[in-house]
Amino acid sequence: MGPPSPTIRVKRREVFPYQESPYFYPTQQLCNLFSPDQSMNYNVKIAAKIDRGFFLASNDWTCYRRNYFQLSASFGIQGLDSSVHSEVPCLLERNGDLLAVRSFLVCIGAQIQNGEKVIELVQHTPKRDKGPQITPRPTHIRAGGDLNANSPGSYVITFERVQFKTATANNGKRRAAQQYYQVHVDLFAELESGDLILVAKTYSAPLVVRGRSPGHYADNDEDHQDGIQGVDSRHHYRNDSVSSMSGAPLGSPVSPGEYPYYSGYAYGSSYPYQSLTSASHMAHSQDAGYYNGNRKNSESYPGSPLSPAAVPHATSHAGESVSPDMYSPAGFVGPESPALSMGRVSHSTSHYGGSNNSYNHYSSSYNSQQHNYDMYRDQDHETQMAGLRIHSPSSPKPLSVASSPSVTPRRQSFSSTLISKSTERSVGGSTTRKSRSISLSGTTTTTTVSKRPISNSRPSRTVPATPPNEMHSRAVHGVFSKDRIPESPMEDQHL
DNA sequence: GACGACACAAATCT
DNA sequence: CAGATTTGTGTCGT
Repeated sequence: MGPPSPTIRVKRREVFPYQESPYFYPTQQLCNLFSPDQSMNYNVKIAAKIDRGFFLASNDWTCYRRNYFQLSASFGIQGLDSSVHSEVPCLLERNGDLLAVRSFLVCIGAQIQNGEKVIELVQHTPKRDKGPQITPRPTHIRAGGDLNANSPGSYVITFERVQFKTATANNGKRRAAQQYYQVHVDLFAELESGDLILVAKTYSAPLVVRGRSPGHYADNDEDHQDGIQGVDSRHHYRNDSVSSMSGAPLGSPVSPGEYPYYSGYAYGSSYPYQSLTSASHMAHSQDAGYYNGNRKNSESYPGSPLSPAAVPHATSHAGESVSPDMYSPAGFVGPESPALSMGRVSHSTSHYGGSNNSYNHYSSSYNSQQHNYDMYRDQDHETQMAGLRIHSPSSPKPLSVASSPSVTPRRQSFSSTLISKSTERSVGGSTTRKSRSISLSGTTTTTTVSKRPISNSRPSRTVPATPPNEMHSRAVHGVFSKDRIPESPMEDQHL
């Protein structure tokens, strides 16, 4: 309990961003889209990426219910140069009829892995408890976004400060089967009538959501170490799975053709995209080849300058390349979700156009009983927009391009409990300093994205990623420090 | 055990 | 570099 010795606090180590975040399965297109002249049948792809909040524990993508995570999404239409047609004119086939699509929207939701049970997601403002709580809602988006590109012509929507309303059951306990959730990103087409039709969706990897403080899982994590070669819990905690564990991890076969659609890719790339996305000054790197080019497997992400690999797929052995953890959990929610239309929307008063949107209400459930979108109706626009960021050329934001190249993790705490349990809640003031001392270096590879109050286009700070080579070498040499309290703090310090 | 609240403090941002 | 914000998470009381 003593005051943390000054020396204990290890200097933050940079995080090794080679970690990925929960991957996403290939987009499931649920209805046909055609070019206005019906000469082409469009293939839609949703790109999604979860930032911050998750780490790998026992091979499961895990997060804490109370912590924030954010999800960015964009979509593209194959064969269309979205840089030119971001406002894709197209027709949607519904019950045999071809209806004009007025616009597209994306929304995120969650559900239990093997069931339809919807898991509520909530978003907060920076005020947290003090502020309002909202539910992710469908938001307008234009085609052409590229999560990994920092191109100004990218349309990416980011749902920030998202939390699961509830935790998964049986977390970490052996007694019962671990329950999993899956986040899904849905793409809707809004018809002239105002109806929202679910056009496509993509599911994330199965996720474990812990309901209690990290300290409660400490022990478990310690021994649940899986043995993914080369990866130990520590790393998990840090949220940087050395995905280089080529090959599929533990017996989770990847169904052929069902490669996870992971969004992040290799080193650092997962970092700045968000901020940069809107960098208006950035060169126009169109995502051209993105949806067109290499995509043999139908779902690969654009190659990264850093990651050789655009090798996402199964065979990726690339020794040094980071390959996603592509185990395919048994029974993940697969493609046959009811392709339906999400009910009708009422009205059509919303105004799109801007990067902002104020959606009115729509009710319906497109997945059993998805959220009741009516709830949005009463939320004022501001509230609705809180926690949501939309990147688009129309709302360029200044960008403070990176500064120091050190990606430092936000405090690492998953272990503080171990040593600071003694704390007594300060009574009168802050007398008792919780000795949260030992904060080892990294932990959650927090994708540092801007954190101020959300505004549609707020400049984000760019966090440059750690040079890949460095990270890599570390990984290779296993120089990771433990995330948890090291037996000897020094162990972590030097270095 | 899971959750909502409240509180403190570390990490970040300005 | 300091003050202001954000956000992770320890604790309590349910």
